[in-house]
Amino acid sequence: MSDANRMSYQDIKVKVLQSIRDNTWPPGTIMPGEVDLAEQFGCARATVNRAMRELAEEGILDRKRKAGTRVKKSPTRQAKFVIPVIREEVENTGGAYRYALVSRTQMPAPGWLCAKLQLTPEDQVLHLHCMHYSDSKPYQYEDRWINLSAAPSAADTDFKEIGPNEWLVREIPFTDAELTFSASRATRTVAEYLEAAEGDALFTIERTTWLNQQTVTFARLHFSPGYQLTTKL
Amino acid sequence: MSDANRMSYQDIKVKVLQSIRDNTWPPGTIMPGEVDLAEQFGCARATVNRAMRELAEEGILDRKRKAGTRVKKSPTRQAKFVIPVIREEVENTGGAYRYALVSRTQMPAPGWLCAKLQLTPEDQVLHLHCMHYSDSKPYQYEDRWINLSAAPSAADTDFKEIGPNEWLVREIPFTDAELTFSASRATRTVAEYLEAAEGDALFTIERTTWLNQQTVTFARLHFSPGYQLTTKL
DNA sequence: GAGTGGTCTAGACCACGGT
DNA sequence: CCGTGGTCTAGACCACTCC
Repeated sequence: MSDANRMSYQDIKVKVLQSIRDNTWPPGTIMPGEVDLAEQFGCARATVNRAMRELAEEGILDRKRKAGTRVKKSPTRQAKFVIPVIREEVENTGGAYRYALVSRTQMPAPGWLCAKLQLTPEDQVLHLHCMHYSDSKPYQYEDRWINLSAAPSAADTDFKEIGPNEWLVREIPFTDAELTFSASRATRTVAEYLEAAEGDALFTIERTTWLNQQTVTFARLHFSPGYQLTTKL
Repeated sequence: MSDANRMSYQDIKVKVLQSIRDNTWPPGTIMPGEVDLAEQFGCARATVNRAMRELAEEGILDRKRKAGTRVKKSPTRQAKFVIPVIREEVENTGGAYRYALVSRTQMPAPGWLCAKLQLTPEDQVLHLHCMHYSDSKPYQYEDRWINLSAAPSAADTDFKEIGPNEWLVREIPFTDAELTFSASRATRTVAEYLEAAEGDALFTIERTTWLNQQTVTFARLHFSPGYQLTTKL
């Protein structure tokens, strides 16, 4: 019990959050410096530093050298989503995962894709349509383009047994990615594959990945009606 | 230039990521312990620790005491979203933000809400419908319920000038929140407010927030057609 | 210029959890 | 048990940025 009062960086985070909530440090306040806090809390500055640094990463605080640390006016808390790796997502919900290749076409990159992915019309691309099922119920319709200049070995892969996403994460590393979430209406074709009605609202993810400035792949993922993505903060 | 070779924790992160990409440490590999790495990199263990800890947080590595650190099989990279605070979101895109209250009703909590938010039928709630505009174009339709037991002062607020979200973040702190993203079809009413067509696909966010186990508010936010949420990893 | 956070170090003790 | 990561310390130097 001797040093039961010693503060861990987690204790400090809790204390700081409490002080913000009970208006000891209202939004906009400049907090004491790290050395002062370390003394108040009776711990080393490094410990305070870690607590404050994490709170800043979580969007609660703003820190600037010389200016000091202040409580954010709008506590811009941020959500973290685990990017769904579809097989795992399905299996984690207790479903049996099944994958099917719908079509596979190699072609020169069409104009809109060149513009979007910074390709030239000479670049060859692979265009794939795939279906993902959970317990034989349609789960996701995938419309994917792979840049064969960035992933040449894709040309020799038939994608009949393995989904392009799974293949890509295993074979082609990436350095950057961009995700866009939106809602779109099911076209006739997509609706048929998803066993949905034409015009249904589909949760849609567009994903683009790069390997050092070079675009590797672009995909549109349409989920069956009712799909939702949840996160806690 | 003397110690230009000294490694920072960020350098170490880059080096580790490189070693993973060039298959020096393929997925599943158990990496050397922190002390070994510290020696290899010529720095203190704390420095290695921070690098590895952050890579674990980012979903690249799995760390377990005694078991050691290993490269994740499926690099579960995660996306971070800034939770849209609507006024800022609109103003950041250069639009002029306008808010309007559509309706405001105080009532006992209906059954479905009691179930969802763990309320009793005796609990009074405030039900609000609001519109948010960007340059007088409809941006978001908000359907919000506020638990008056958790936020009693909401009963004395008319919400004619300030949106409930903005009011809540300023007046009622929260400890936990849950967000759900989905796609839904516009009902006739919502479509009229959003100047959209009935049945249009709307990007929808449901948000619930708690203050220490007690539910504060639940909101359904329907965005105008075409809305999208983007993030980079 | 000076104050603040950012980072590094060398050493220490602790707690979890595989063997 | 005992090795590994998790955390803390006391002190130091650095880099940014406000004044």
